[in-house]
Amino acid sequence: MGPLGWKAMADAVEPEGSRAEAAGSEDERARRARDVEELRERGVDPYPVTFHRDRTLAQLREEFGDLEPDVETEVEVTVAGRIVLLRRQGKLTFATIRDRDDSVQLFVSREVVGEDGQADFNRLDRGDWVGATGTVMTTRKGELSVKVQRFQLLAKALRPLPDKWHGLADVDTRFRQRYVDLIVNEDARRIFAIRSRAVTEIRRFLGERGYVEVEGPVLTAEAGGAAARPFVTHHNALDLELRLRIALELHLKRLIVGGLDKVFEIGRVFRNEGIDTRHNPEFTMLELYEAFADYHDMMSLTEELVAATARATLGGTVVEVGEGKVDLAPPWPRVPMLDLIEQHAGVRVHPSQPVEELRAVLERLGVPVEPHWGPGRLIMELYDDVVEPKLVDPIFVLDYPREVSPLARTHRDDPALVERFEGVVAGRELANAFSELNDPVDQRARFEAQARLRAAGDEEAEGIDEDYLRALEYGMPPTGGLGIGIDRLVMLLAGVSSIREVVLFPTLRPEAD
RNA sequence: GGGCCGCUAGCUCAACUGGCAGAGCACCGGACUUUUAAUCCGUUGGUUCAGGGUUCGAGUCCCUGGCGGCCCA
Repeated sequence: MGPLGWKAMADAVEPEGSRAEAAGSEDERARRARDVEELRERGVDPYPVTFHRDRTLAQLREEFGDLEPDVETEVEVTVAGRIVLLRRQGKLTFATIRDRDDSVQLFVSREVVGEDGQADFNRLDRGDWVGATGTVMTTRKGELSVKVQRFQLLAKALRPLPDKWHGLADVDTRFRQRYVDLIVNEDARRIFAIRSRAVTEIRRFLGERGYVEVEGPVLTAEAGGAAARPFVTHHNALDLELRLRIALELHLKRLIVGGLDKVFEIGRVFRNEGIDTRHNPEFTMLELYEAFADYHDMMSLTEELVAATARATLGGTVVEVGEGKVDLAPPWPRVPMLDLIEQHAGVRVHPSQPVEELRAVLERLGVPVEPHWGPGRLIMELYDDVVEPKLVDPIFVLDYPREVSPLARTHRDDPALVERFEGVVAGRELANAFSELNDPVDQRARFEAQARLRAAGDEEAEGIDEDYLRALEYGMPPTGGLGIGIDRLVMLLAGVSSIREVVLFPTLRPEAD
């Protein structure tokens, strides 16, 4: 620590009575701003350029967490953090400082820092960043502390922190001012630590198994790979309408054509749709493609990957879902969708049935239907409505109607179905995977069917991606593909029900003035 | 898009059927050398989301709008 900080603070002369006199009716922010000016007048930089701690608070705790109560060591340490609690108590002052991972108490004794030093420390505010050098000790109650010898203000906070006990509860403010949420709400920090560890584990897990990470384009002429409306933007120099991607799929499969064998991308996708507890307009997908694999291989990979992220983030595979618990440990049961519909709705259906018959079934069960839906879509809706919400424990739902899966390979045993599964946990889709469609002629026919839906007004239908078809015509090996919504996965691991809890800066309407 | 709910001090929340806008914490002043949401004493602090209406009188009732939450589509 340079000589300026503490020494300048301690040596400077207290401007007489200014704090009390100017207090009057000014608000706290004005008072703190005035304190900043006074510090400057005394030659103290309220925003010094740097400060070098010699360990983090977690490292300090790791090293000295086992100290008995009421122990004074001679070990000198230099730490830094934000003051989150401040207890001024006569000739002693206790401050709890926190960095990213831990918090530790500063023990400031007038006997050590002198009268001026303590007075200076006491003029720090809750919320200020502070650096301190001192010896490691524990209090009589056993609290790990640094007995401060010198300290330095590292950054003055002009705005006061929310209530030290109740924290910040207003949901709107928590999302708009995520920085404050992270300062005061332990749970917010916990969730984003889980998210970070989950993504790190996914990269480690896939890297270890020989998948290479790649990046596809976000700006494309045509957004495909999912049933969703894209955001449209404009490139000025090219005078070209571009769309933000809605999925990673079609470019990753081009890379399989290119011979990259096993690829994955963790990337942001954008869907121009409503916002609710499960949807944010931008969210993060993992997509992965593997040559010479099929959807059975993808199932094994999915259950192992999900279990691995749970172990890495939570230490085990059991997660809390509402009131109950769910174990993500493999193997997950693998059950055809049509069997599940029979179990839960009591009807045996098949996409080869006449559409009127299926429509009657849905209407009898009270499932809303649209007139232009074909048999496959009707079955899909029936499943979504009646079955999926009931699937609490992890399960693979197999074999979807061809009609609703334009990029999946036709089922090897049933031409009305495709080789597709969804991994479902807690009534929600977590993973979606296929044996990929690599027959360029079949793929063109599927695109054309989608184009007819789009012409009929379905804005979420796929467009025809001619370049993708050209790629398939060069030959794509048999391929398994998998998509996992990272946000949904983190929601599951963290035990939260709103996607906004796992997105640091969720999309919001602009703040009213 | 529809229904319900919320918006009051920096933060968390009260305020009956319409009758002087309050508490805790924070802040400010004072006491205090082992506190842990420190404690104790004394203060300060308000465009009740915005605009309009009803009324002697509106945080409260009515209308419009804003932002958000939950449920439904």
